Amino acid sequence: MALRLYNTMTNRKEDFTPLNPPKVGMYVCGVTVYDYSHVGHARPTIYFDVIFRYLKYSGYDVTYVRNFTDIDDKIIKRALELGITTTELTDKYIQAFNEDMDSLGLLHPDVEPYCTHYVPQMIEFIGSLIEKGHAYATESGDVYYRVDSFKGYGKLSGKNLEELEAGARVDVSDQKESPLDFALWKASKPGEPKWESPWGEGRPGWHIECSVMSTNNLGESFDIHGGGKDLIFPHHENEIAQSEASTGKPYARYWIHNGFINMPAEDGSGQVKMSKSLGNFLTIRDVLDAFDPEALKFLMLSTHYRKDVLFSEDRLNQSQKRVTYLYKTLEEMDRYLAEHSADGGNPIDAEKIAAIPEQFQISMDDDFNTPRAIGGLSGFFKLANDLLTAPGDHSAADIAATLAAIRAQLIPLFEVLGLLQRTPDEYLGDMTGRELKRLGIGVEEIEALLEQRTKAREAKDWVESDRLRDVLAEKGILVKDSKEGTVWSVKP
RNA sequence: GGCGCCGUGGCCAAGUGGUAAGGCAGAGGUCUGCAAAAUCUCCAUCACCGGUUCGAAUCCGGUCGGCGCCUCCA
Repeated sequence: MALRLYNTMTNRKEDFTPLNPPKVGMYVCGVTVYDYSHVGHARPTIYFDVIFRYLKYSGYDVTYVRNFTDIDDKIIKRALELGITTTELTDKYIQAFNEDMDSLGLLHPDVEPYCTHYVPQMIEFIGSLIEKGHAYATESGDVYYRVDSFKGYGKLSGKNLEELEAGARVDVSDQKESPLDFALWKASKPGEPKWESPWGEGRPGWHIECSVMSTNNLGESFDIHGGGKDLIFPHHENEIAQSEASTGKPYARYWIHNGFINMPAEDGSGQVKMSKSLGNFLTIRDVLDAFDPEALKFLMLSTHYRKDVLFSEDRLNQSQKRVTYLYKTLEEMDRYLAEHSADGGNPIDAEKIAAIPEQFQISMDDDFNTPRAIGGLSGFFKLANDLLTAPGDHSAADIAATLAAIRAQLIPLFEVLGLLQRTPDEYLGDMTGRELKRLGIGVEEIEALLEQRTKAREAKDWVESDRLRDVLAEKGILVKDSKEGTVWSVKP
């Protein structure tokens, strides 16, 4: 069994063979920190978090690097509008980003470099490109990459130079040799952040940042480079051109690109990409105000990473319900295990349960197929519920042994997906707390109504009992009667 | 115009050669005072046309439809 992953460079699935096993170097393009991150940004962070975890689960010694782009045109513009320094702006949004990632329960990458901390290395890198004839400085103090000088240009995106040149926009005032040449260094205008360089005061271009931060942390050649599919061209294409021209060595071996988050189109037909420029975006914190982080993760992981994900409130609700189902089942399992000993019991379906990790690996080894993995794991919650509701002829010890075995198998695998790592109490408590806040109702009020209802039920006053249940239902509270008594929860 | 992706039941979504996982919604049953929750059962021939093959959702060609990139973008 071996991991196979889809490589954008070759447009097909390939066996994953790291450069220096068991070490794996992975670089993922991070965010430009000039505003709160939206759900679209959560896609790669959530997905590469799972990839990071799965590689480690598979025994690799992974170094995961994800940068912060903290110097760029948009940052400068925004800081100017707000009348603050770019550093004040980026500090704020880096902190916000980290808070969002923590809310989502994502692991921190091993290295999270800031562009502004690598400027000397970038200057050196650019210098080497100029020396080798791959770049040139202009009179205005800009430095451009000479695209014609790199014969592999276009190999990632499947474009060729002639076509690109034919379609390129003509910029008359440009000092570039070719319209395809891109900026490595931009001369700064008065008032803008700047660094000293051999070409005058300025700042680095976008593409050079990632080439430098990746190779500085992972070496000139490394294993995996990831990001959104919109970065394939020109960003990643340019990274390859810079890096391979400079080092003469292959850059990243495997290119992994995630699909977009789509929103339902306004006219009801089809979907459109969620993006800042279209204005159809929700920030991560918007979503987390209304839904549990695991609902968002579950939604994302329910679609393969290379496909676009349809994002809607309805789907979020569905995901939330599903996560709640998983935690509630876990709660029921734990309750049963607390009351029944597994001593002397034998797991029912022992072979199937023993094969859970293998099945999981088969799914994940196939280009990180999380939808299939989730589907496989979820089936065992059904099995657990089945035993809990319809024990049949099975002994309590056998059932307890089965539940214990399922639990022991499932939880570590869900950890790879970053799901189900809280206790049922924590999850259900968090859910309830947030929902009650949203519904504007307090626990005391609910309990008071329930107390009345319990009295009515004891008196077999079903009319009053049902009336009170309706009252609670209208407030969004679900009532559930059982032998052990009445419990309530927020309507999913 | 160039490059690329996609089109599976009411909705979401796996499956890439051997006769369609899973979830949501829906129908019916069990449980319940009635409900809820849970569970059981039922519910598709894979956009269309042609081809290859003993056999295709799965490979090839074409048609129609949707989307992305080619400019900042996860």
